[in-house]
Amino acid sequence: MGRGKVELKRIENPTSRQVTFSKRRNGLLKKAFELSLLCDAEVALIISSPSGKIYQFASHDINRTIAMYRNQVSLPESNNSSFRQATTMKFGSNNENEELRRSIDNLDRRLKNLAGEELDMLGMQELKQLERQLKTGVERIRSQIGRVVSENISSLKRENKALQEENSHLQKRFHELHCADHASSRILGPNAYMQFFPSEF
Amino acid sequence: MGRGKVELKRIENPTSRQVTFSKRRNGLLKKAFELSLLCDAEVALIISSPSGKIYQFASHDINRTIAMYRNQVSLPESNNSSFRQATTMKFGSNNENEELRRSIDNLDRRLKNLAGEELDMLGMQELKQLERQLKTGVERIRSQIGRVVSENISSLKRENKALQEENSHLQKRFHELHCADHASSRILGPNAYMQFFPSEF
DNA sequence: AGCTATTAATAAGG
DNA sequence: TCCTTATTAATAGCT
Repeated sequence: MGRGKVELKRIENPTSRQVTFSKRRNGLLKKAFELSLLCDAEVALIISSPSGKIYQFASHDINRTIAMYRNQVSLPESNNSSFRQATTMKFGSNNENEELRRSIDNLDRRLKNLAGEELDMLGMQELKQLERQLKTGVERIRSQIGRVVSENISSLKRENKALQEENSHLQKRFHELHCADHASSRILGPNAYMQFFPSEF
Repeated sequence: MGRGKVELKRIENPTSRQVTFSKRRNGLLKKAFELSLLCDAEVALIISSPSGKIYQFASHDINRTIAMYRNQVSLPESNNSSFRQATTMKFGSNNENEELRRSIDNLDRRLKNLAGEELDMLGMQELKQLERQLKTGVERIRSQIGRVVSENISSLKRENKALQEENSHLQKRFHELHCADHASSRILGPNAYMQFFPSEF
């Protein structure tokens, strides 16, 4: 979908590969979102750039989707060593841990609710409340996006202005040099300043 | 990209939702493949249809990609309590406590981000991602509200129907009584049945 | 990062 | 599900 069709093979030029990655990554994330929204599907997408940056989209809780996938292909949860080791709980801190776990479960449920998950238990009141919260969140994030964008714009403008100033300064100096040259041209010969700017001018 | 543009909301007609799912699923899988091939990226994509069928694409080993993702977001496997209960503790509660607290901090930050708070640290990428997630959540909650509302409506309709049936039954019985009354009106006198239905009729 | 000419995806309808 | 076609959406190549 561009000027000329593209061969389906690795793009060799690193710059255009990076550009294409950036464009198509956004396209893919967008389409994943649209599929989940339009068709009520559960989608999880993880993209890792060759340079190691990770981008993802998940319509629901990504761990749940992964668990569902693993369950279906009947692969047991990989025993990641970074995960909690088999251990025995004996004394004390039982209470504190229990409390922490309850907190986690609560937070987890709220996150899932905000993702539109596990809504069956909720009444109309809670659903409307959730909707309000989400709409507020969307609005805040949109305005943050707006702020970031306009910040970028004004920083570009500042940069631009600085460059223009530098530019006119350089032109002035160049002009001075040019005049000095003319003044000394009987001695040095015409265009002697070319030795300072051998190719650009 | 079809005859007429499509609104970005859940397709209500189940047939066209299924058709669209099938088409767009293929498109998404194709594009995921192309991204990985053209740009040398690592991509993992899991799609689950509302009916539970699972479709998947992974440019590399999917478990590796998932592990990479988990490593980057540094959330231990899952916050699901049922998973946690299977594990026990070894090195005293400090390790576990710390891990739980870290999980809580992560969840808390995510909740705040979804509420549009503490966004200053986030880049455009993360902001767009948050926006997508929130839009998905809003849509899901809206459709849940729709479901609840239409459930209420149909339960009201059921009730209505039952009442109508009871009503016609009562009318029939009333009519019988009325006839019986007429038959015995010479004894009881006209309208004597009014003692049974003092005000409604 | 913008801009368009082009190609690719897909909605609607058999 | 597959085919066709009219349209829209994505994006390749430039700047």
